[in-house]
Amino acid sequence: MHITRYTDYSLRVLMYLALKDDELSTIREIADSYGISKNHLMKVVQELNNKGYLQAIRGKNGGLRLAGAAEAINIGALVRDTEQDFALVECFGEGDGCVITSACQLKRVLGEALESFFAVLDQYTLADILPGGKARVMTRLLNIG
Amino acid sequence: MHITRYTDYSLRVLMYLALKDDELSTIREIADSYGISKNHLMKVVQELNNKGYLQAIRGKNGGLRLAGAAEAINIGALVRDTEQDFALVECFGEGDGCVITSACQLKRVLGEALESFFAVLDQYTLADILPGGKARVMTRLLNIG
DNA sequence: CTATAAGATGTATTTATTATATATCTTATA
DNA sequence: TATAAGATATATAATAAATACATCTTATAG
Repeated sequence: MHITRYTDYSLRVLMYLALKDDELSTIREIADSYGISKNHLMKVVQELNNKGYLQAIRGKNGGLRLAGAAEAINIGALVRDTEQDFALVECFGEGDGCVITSACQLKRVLGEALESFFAVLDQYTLADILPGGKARVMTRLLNIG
Repeated sequence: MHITRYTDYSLRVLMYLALKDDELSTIREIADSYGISKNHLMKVVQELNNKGYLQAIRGKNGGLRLAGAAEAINIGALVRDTEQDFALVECFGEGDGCVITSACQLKRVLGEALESFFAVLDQYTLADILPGGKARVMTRLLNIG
């Protein structure tokens, strides 16, 4: 049971930008800070841009910044938005071949559990995972000026 | 976000055996009923046997049956037991390379969400996902005697 | 007005994980 | 003692995810 790195990186980018406040950051800078693939991060950033989580400013002296306040970005919504596939077992998706699907209650039960998972995430915003006292520590860990 | 087929098949095997009551079923028969890989199912069955969920009887006229009552098999416990890896994001596992792990609260939040996921599954037993009225339908779908 | 630094996009490759297949061994019973 | 069942180990295939590469677009500094 995993969440893709795609979603993980989405969260990390937004955390980074939240710590930088209004200052612009480049993709290269963020990739270097975390030591992860710049190319992969580009696609993550583009999706976050398309979905309105951040602003991407092209051209020389361009860069990225959060589109709004960290308090306005809900973790549950973000994870639902970036993670693509919540088909926990075969019968959730298309092309289900399980012969008992029509009578089996497993899907309903797992669906309920998944809702409960998100209900917890829905209680937190980006600001909550960067709590006050810890923000300074994270800023240092990322070498953000 | 997925649960492996390994876990899915574990659940299906136990459902099958629950529907057959005390009668023995063979791996071949279960694999054929669901139209899935017999070889893969063998490993699933062996783990279920090792963990005490079912009894495997070797030799001619052997087969499988539930070790206890369907009411005694908790879905949450079963999923925890068969699904191997709950490292939702990188920082849950070993070899975590994320530089902000020590200050970041994401792991705690995702951990809480995962607990909530299982808290729901913990409320159900194998018997609950084969409810009375539906059991007959499932028996027909599986072509069980 | 042009060189450069930034993001945007599409495709290809690599890697990791999951699923399946094959082969051989063990056990029990007719 | 032949056969039908599960047990075990290894190998291969399929799928999904992550990363790399190449090229295009945009904006600003000089």
